[in-house]
Parts: sequence; structure tokens; C-alpha cells
Amino acid sequence: MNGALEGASGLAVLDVEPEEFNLELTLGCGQVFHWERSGAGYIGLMGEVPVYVEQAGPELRLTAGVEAVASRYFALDHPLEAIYASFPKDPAMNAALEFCRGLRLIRQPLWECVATFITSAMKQVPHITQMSHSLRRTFGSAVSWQTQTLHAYPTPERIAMASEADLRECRLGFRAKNLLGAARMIASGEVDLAAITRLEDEPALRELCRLPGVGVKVANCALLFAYERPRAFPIDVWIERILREIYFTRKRKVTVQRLKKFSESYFGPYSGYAQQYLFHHARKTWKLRGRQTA
DNA sequence: CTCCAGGTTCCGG
DNA sequence: CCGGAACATGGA
Repeated sequence: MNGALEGASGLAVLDVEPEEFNLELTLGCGQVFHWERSGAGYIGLMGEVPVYVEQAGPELRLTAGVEAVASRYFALDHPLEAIYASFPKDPAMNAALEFCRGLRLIRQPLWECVATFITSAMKQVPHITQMSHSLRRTFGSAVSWQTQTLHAYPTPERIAMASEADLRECRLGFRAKNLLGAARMIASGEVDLAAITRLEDEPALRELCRLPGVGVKVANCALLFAYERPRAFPIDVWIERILREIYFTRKRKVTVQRLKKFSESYFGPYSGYAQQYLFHHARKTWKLRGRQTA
């Protein structure tokens, strides 16, 4: 999984087992929203670092010099085989695993992740992507890369300086007020995202929920995608549907609280990974009322 | 036109 | 603790 060498194209190469890392799944499963297809791969930013990356089987080819940053961003150190071994062996989980094998939960910058999921409320993945790009172009610092200009996610300080009307220009709707409020609390030091790293799961969740627009679901997304808490289990409309229809068949009145208790005991120490696999598999294969959701 | 989307918050039983 | 409603916007 390690070992870098120069390819003929000027790109660096990281050796990966195809079954242990799948770039397309990792960037396309709805955990991160700003990567754009380019040629045979993708371009985007890992924090402030511009990266082109493509995968050809066991070769992960990427911008020379970013190997260490990318290894960390893509969480190439996560023990995928052990994670898979910990999954419950039921048909739905098995199908999700076969569909998503190689998908890794990446390590996102804290604020970028929190902010993006604040804007995600009641939005489809393509819309979240649109808002992310709009915020980046409008408020983010420009990072030139070859012939293009990419934009980093705007800092809390920069967003805190904007007005709610400015943010609504990025088509945030009612989410503008929440993003602004959260940015102000962080810019003022009232909430310290870095300090939350040192808290246990429950206190970390409580602290994140102090931010406007951050409830249990968004907080769990931040814990899972940025704070490396593999037990965090975000329950959105898709996961709720999956739990009710597959794991709680023909039971009435199952509360979200019960769903949470169940997931903690049933999916094990990497329940967050299980959650993401179930989420992505369902989203790409289930058809609602004959409507194509892919 | 209608329905719904990786929710949160507030308000009344 | 629970269910309902409001909240913006865009794509199917």
C-alpha cells in the first residue's frame, strides 16, 4: 500500500490493492462534494493542496509531491480487511460490501466538513456540490494550479465577515443563517473545532450540536468524516429507510432512538463504515416509485 | 404542477 | 418523549 515512484506521465504513483482502495467510490459516495472529473481522474483540493488523481488498477497516480497528504486524506492506513471482518454477515450488508469494496472514509478538514454538512440539510448530493462550489468561488482563497484556478473552502473568519444576504447569493436558502451563525461562533472562539478532537464521542457530539444548523445527524457526519470516529452513525432519510425496511420489517412505531440503539449493537466497532456502505449501495441501486435516482 | 432531498428547530400534546 | 410544521431551492 505504500511505495511511491515516478510514472512516465510526470505523476507520482502510489501502489494500492484495487480491493483495498477504490478512488471512484471514495470520491463519489456522498462524503465529500467538491471533486470534479478531469480526464481519466479528478481534480480537487485536499485542504489547501491542489491535486489531480486517477486510478488504474493497482496504480494511484497523482500530482507529484502530494503523496503523504493524499495518503492521509484517503486514509490509506485504515485496516479495511479488519473492518470488513467486523461487519455483520447478513444479505443486505454483504450486498453493500460487494458493491462498495475499496471505499474509504476520508479524513476531511474539520471546518470544511462541518460547514458542508450544515448546508446539506434537505438537499440532494448534486445540490450540495453546487453550494460548495459557489461558496468556494465567492469566498474561498484562489489556488492556481497549472492552467486552472481552484478555490479552497472559505475559512470561518471569511464567512463570518459576510452577510446572510451574501450567503444566500450562493443559493443556500435558509441554511445561510445557520452557516453564518456557526462561522461566527468558531471565528470568535466560542466553539473550538480542533479542541473537539480530544473529546470522547458523546461530549464531542454535544459540543458540535451547539452550532446552529448542527443536529445529531450533521454532528455524526462530522464525527465520521472529519473526526475519525468510526462508530459515528449518521441517520438520514436513506439510512432510516434501510433500517426500517430491512432490519425492522413489519414493526410499527420504531423511533429514531431505537434505530440508534440497534445500530450501535448490531453493526459493531466500525458501524460508521457499515453505514456508508449501506447508504451508497442503496442510493445507487434502489429505485423509488420507478424513479431512477442515479 | 407535485413531490422530495445525507435536517434542524420550535411548538403543542 | 412524540409528531407536525416551517424553512429555500432545484431537479425529476
